[in-house]
Amino acid sequence: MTKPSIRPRPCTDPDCRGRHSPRERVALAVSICEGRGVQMTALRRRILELLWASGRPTGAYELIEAVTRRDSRPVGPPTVYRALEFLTGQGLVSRIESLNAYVPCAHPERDHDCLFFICSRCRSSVEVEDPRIGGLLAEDAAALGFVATRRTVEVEGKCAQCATVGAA
Amino acid sequence: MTKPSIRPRPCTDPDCRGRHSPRERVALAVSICEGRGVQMTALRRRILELLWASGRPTGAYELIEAVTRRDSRPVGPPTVYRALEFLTGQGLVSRIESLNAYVPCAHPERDHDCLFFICSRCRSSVEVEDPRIGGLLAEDAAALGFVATRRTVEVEGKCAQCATVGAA
DNA sequence: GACGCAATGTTATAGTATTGCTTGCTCTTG
DNA sequence: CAAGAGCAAGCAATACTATAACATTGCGTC
Repeated sequence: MTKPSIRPRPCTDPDCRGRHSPRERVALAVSICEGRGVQMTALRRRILELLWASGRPTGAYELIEAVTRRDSRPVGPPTVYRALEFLTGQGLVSRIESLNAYVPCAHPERDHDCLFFICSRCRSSVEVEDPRIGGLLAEDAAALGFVATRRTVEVEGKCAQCATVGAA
Repeated sequence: MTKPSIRPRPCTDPDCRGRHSPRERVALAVSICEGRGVQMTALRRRILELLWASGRPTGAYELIEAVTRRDSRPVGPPTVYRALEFLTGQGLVSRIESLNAYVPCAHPERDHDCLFFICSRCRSSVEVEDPRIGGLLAEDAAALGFVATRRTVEVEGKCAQCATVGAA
């Protein structure tokens, strides 16, 4: 098998990690919203911050608790779900279908077209860009006459670290 | 763009449709289970039949109702969920994560590695085999040192029929 | 018939998401 | 400024999806 000409690019790879702090990610999200003329409200921003702080896919009810604790006031499910809807709609957050959980999107400034590798042991997830996959899916869709609006590509297994640990 | 050397193969395409009735699909599943020395019980079989009869991704609670109605006795969620667990474990049924629903697997006799095109208008889903996608995912996984155990590839949009109908 | 085993039944509960309606804020416009 | 539009958020209730924990049944075997 030939080497891929386009290397998959983990959005949270070492090259990225040092340079983009959660703070910077949020700031980027804010400026993206400004540019689009949509509102990054305090609540939406808080939820994005919590997702960045979490470091792993986070469920809606976890977020509800976290917001409630952090703001010292109760927030209901619809409030958080609406914020998540906004954030995913803007491409700032992705939903992991196989976990019913949410992750902040590493590179919202690029048109995101991501796939996720999800570790069943440490619960981490890594976002990867591989345009070739989108290309193939587009090709298959075309063969069917299918008009695609959204893609979900998720791979479950063990991350490099957890795989070496052994069974578990 | 060059033509793909490996054509995606819709498992429910016209070539297939006429030749494999639901009845035959179920019979195939039964013989697969025999070959593997696992039990295709009445309940499991009933659920597989219902899935084939449904013609679209079907939720667990829909199945609970359907079994209850058809057998004129109440069945509880765990009963159905356990049967679904068995069927998915045997590769006879796939779960559509983005819908929380289940579909019968068109070609359980082949090692299935499917992707789904899901129409948001008519609620149908089409199962497609494209080994190239699995190949790319394996490649990306290898680049990360990730050991994959399961893949979810789902594309939402409009099927050819519904796309021509217009907006909606 | 006593045991082991797999499948199923039963009850309760956990976890995830939405509907419908109300309130409040901000901006516009007269 | 008052009135009203439009968007975001609060709130209560409920729908939908899934699992835990434990009891029972049926069947094969010794």
